[in-house]
Amino acid sequence: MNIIEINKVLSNKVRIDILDWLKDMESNFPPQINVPNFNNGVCVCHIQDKTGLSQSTISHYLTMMHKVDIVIATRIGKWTYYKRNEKVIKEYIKLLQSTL
Amino acid sequence: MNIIEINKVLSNKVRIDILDWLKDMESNFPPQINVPNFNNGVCVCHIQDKTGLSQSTISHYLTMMHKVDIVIATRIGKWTYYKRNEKVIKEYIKLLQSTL
DNA sequence: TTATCATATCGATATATATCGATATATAGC
DNA sequence: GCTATATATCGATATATATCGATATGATAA
Repeated sequence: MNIIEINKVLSNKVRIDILDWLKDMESNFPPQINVPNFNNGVCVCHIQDKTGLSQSTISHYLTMMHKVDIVIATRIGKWTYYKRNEKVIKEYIKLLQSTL
Repeated sequence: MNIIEINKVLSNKVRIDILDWLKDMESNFPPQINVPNFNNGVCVCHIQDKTGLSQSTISHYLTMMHKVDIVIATRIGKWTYYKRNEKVIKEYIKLLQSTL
């Protein structure tokens, strides 16, 4: 848990937006899969579509976000699904509160 | 109040440290002035001494911090004193909480 | 096993940030 | 008006970040 590194990742509008969209995947993204109770998040391509940035850029963003642990990545078949890591996000806010 | 810009400013250890030191100026800095109830903060040179970075760098850091309003600057004579802007810092944390 | 698709990584380039020393500005004291 | 002092700004250079297209990797399907 490194505040500086997380702040760097959160110094970009698109990355903040992605985190926000992932709060409500059903309304922000097309349905992922015909599996009930699928709970692994959203695939890279859907996130890419929504931002309009290149595939490599979005993949890079999501890798950054994963490195500081604010998202959880799950590979299923050829897809990688990303969802919020609520635990770490909460911890980050708490740490920020006590640090600032 | 721009989260992205504040996050950029807070993506640096020294700037986070400065904000932390300013929580307790009496113990972190030499006495400022022989005026009782002096409440305008700490001058640039004392902050510079503590960091060991160049005067221009620290002045630049404090200017950045002032631009996003997390510190208050007061010019008295040839000195500029900086202190925390508690109101904005609180607002920032609140906004972050509701955004993330 | 080959072709296809989703994602990750690479390499390049443009832009931003970090940091310094030098210079400018503003104030105070002589 | 000069001089000294504190701070801000400027200009330069090094490093980091943003972003893309191209390529590599890994999985599925034909």
